[in-house]
Amino acid sequence: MVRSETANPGAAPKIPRPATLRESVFEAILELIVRGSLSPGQHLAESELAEMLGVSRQPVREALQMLSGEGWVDLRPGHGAFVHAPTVDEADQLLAVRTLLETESARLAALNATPDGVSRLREVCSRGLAALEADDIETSVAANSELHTLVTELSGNKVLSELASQVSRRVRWYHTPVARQRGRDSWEEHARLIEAIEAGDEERAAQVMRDHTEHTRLSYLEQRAEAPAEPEPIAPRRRRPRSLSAG
Amino acid sequence: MVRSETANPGAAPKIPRPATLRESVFEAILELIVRGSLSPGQHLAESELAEMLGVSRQPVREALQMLSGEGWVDLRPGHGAFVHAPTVDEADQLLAVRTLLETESARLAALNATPDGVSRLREVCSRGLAALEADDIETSVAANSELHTLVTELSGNKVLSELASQVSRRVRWYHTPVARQRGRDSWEEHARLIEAIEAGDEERAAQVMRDHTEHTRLSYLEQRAEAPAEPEPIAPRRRRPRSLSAG
DNA sequence: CTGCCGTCGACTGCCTACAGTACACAGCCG
DNA sequence: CGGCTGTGTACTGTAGGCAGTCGACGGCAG
Repeated sequence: MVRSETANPGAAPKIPRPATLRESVFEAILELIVRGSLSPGQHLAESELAEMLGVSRQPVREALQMLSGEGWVDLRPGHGAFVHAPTVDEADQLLAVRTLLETESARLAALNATPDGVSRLREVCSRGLAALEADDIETSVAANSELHTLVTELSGNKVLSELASQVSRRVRWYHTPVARQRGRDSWEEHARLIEAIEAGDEERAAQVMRDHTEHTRLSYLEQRAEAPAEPEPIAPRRRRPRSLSAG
Repeated sequence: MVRSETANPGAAPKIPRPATLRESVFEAILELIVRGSLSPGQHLAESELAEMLGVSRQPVREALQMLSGEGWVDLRPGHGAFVHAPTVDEADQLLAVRTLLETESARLAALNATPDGVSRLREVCSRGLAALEADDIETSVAANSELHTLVTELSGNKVLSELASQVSRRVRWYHTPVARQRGRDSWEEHARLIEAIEAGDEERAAQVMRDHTEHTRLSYLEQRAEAPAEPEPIAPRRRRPRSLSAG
C-alpha cells in the first residue's frame, strides 16, 4: 500500500493513516472547514478534493457523506457538497440545544460522578486556566472542550454524551472567537460547576451549566449582531473563483 | 438509465426511485431492519445486499454509511456493517434522551404554537384515536409518530426538531410492541398535551410530555425485563447461516 | 437591447475491476 | 493429542472510467 506520493503540496493538511482513507479525508476536510480555509456556502468538488489529498474520488465521497451526517456540509443530490452556511437563527437554535444537552449532562454528572471523575475535571480545569494565564489560547480552548466532553461522559449516558459532543463540536466552530474573549469568566464558571458536581448538587450543577452555556450563547448573538460578518444574502452560486487551497 | 431489471425477486422491498439510488437503498435496508428481517448483530455483506437489490456495491456502501450515521448499523472498518444491537442500558439511555428532547419541544411548542398548528395536532390526534378504535394498529402507531414529529416542529427550533425526530425514530423501533399495548392511555395523554399547548402553559405541556415519554420508557423496561427476548450474550460473530431474505 | 434556444463544459452518480487483508480451516510438528 | 503454521476464501477498501444531468455561455430572433 504505497500510494499518495503525489499528495500534500504543503497547503493541505497532512493525511496520516489512522484507519481508513475515508476517515483521514474526513478529518482533513473537517480541519479545512474549521480552520476557515473553506468558507461557508462554498462548493466542494470531489475531483478537486481528491486530487488535493492525493486519493481517488471514492473516499472523498464517503467522507463528504460523513460530514453531511454531522451537519458540516450540505449534500444536494446531483450538485455535490457545499460547506454548511449556518444562519444566525440556526446557530442560535444549535446553541439552545447545546444548553439543553449540556445542562442535563451536568445534572446527571452531579448524580453519578465518581471522585476519580471529579479529580480529572479539576486537572483539566487547572490546565486550561494555566494555559489562559500563559496566553496560550489554543490550549485553553482545547481544554475547554475537553472539560465539557468530560462532563457529558460523567453523566453516564453514552447516547447523551455522544449527541452533546457532536452538537458542541459544531457550536465551538461558531463561537470560538467569543471563547477567546471571555476566557477568564468562563473558567471561573467551570470551577463553580465542578464544585457543584463534587457536592452532588444536581440542581446547582444544572443551573451553573445553564448559565454558562446561555452566557456563551448571548455573547455569540451579541457579537454576530454587531458584526454581520457575511453580508451576502444573495446566494453565491458561482463557482469558486480561485483555487481551493486558498488558506 | 435502464438498469436494475434483474432486481426484486419478490422478497426484497420494492425500490422506487425518489432521487438517488443510495437513498432508495437506504430506505430499503432500513425497512428490512425495522421490520425485523435483519436481526440485530447480523453481518451485512455489501455484495449480498447489492445483488439482492439489483445495484452495485457503491450505493450500498453509501447507504450503509448513512445508516451508520443515524445509529442503525455499526461500521467496523475492514469488517463491514452489522445491524446495531442495542443493549438494555443503551435503549434506556436513548429513551431518556428522547424524554429530554421531546419535553423541551413540548415546552417550546406551548410557547410558539399557532392556532393553525394546534388544529393540526387535533386532527392527527382524532385520526389516531379513530384508527385505534377501528383496531387499525398500524395507522394508529403512524399517527402517534406523526403527532410527536408535529410537536417538535411546532417548537420552532429546527435543530431540536431534527434531533428529536432522529432519536424518536430509533426509539420507536424498540418500543413499538409496547405502543401496541398501551394505545388508549397514550392517546389520552396526547389529548392532555394538546390542551396544554393550546393554553400556552409551557410548564404543564412539559410535564405532560415528560410523564408521557417516561411512562413509555418504564413500560419498555418492564417488558424487556420480564421477556429478555434475545438471550444471546455471546457475540454471534459467525456468518449468517441462511439467506439474507429470510423475512 | 432583451429574451429565448442550442451547444458546450463540468460535475456528479454509478459501475466494474483490482489490491489488500482478516478470518477460518486443514495439515503439520512438537 | 495440543498448538502452530500455511493456505484458501470471502470480504472490504480503493481506483479508474463511463454515462447522465445540470448549469452556463454564446448566438439568434424579436
